[in-house]
Amino acid sequence: MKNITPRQEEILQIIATYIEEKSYPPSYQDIADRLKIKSKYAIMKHITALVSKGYLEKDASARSLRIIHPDFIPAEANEAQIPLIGRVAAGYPILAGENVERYVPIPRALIKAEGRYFALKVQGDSMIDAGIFEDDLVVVKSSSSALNKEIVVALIEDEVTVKRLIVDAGQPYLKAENPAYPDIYPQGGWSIQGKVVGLIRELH
Amino acid sequence: MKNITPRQEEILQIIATYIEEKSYPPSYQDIADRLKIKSKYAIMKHITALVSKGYLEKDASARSLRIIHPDFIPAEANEAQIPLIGRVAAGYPILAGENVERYVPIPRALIKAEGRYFALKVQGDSMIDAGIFEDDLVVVKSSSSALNKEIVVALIEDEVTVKRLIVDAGQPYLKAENPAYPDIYPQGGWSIQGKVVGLIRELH
DNA sequence: TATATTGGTGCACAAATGTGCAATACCAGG
DNA sequence: CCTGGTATTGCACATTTGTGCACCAATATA
Repeated sequence: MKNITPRQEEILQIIATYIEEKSYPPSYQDIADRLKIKSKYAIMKHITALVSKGYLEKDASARSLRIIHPDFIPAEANEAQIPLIGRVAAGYPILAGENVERYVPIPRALIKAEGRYFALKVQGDSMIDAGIFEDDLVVVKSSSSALNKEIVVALIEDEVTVKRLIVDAGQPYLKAENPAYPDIYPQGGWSIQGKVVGLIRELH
Repeated sequence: MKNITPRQEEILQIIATYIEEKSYPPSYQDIADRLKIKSKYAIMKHITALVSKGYLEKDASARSLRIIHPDFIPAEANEAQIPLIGRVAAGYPILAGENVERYVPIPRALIKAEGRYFALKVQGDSMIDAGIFEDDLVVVKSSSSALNKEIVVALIEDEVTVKRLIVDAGQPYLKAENPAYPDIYPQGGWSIQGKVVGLIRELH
């Protein structure tokens, strides 16, 4: 998919925000108003460019814009789009664009509190006693700290892992919810990336 | 909320369908076309009625309809609305309107195949070894049969239960995924209501 | 029969909306 | 300095769209 100019990206964002607010798409005039410019025609040219670049679709009728590009699809009334983190590139923060595989829609019920969220596909069976299975999708609220016994996503030596955080008298450690796995007492650099707040499983 | 006439319900449905197809609301003319009538004004009167009855909202601009009533909210691009089954009234089929507590949005990823779906809040811990905990929301595909080892929702003497179906040589039975619970060999009237195809958990 | 409710037609009109053209401004690169 | 790409303006114009009115038709109800 071709590159777009900063102005065009701005317009895509305005369209998405407008739809989130009103639940129907803006007219060219509406977009011009939000950009504080006076020309519908300028908007039209940007829209035309976005359509031909495959970011947008439109019909002949009024307010018929439809966003195609996944990165700009508006969060709908009952759902939010959060980034699904794929392979984590060494050295990058977990939420860096480089790590985003795609965006996935999540029911708003799972993300009540303000904050940044991301999703992660669970690998391995180290948390089965907590009801977290391989290939489950966990919804994570971004945070650099957590409380005792909360289930967290941690980054240990550029490896992402889901475990239960234990903070008692001694050194904090990460506990698997599966007797077959040992507790992890992180040695070198490690960090908490967030708390697991939800889970979505797809049975086949 | 006040009652609406059959014609008004028809129009609400047309609006919802139109939005699902095009992802933007119809004009009065569009609605008139689908009803095969020629009058925009007739549509306008119905819309006005629906607004005053609280089923619909509209702004002053073109194509600014917004459905308020939960039963008619259009399934959005990435999600579907499925009924959450509350207490099950004796004698009613599980999907009867009487049993619907409310509608909940579910990511489309969980409901790929055609069919009727419903959601159920899990009670008890009889399925914890299958990673299904109390208060989890299970997404169920309506079906009156199921295969061996599938997790099903069954109705036994007007009681709803989630268990694993076992069909081997002998009589089919329902197996809990928790050693503390015995297998269930249904005696009297019982029926399979659907297969569990997904699960959503909210951690606090 | 009279009357209210609901639904539809045809026409008119103003405002919203998309489209098109010519001209200007800005900025980076040659 | 010139040139090309991007962005904006102002104006004009045809359609779409919502709104309003007078009137008709079918149906149920008093």
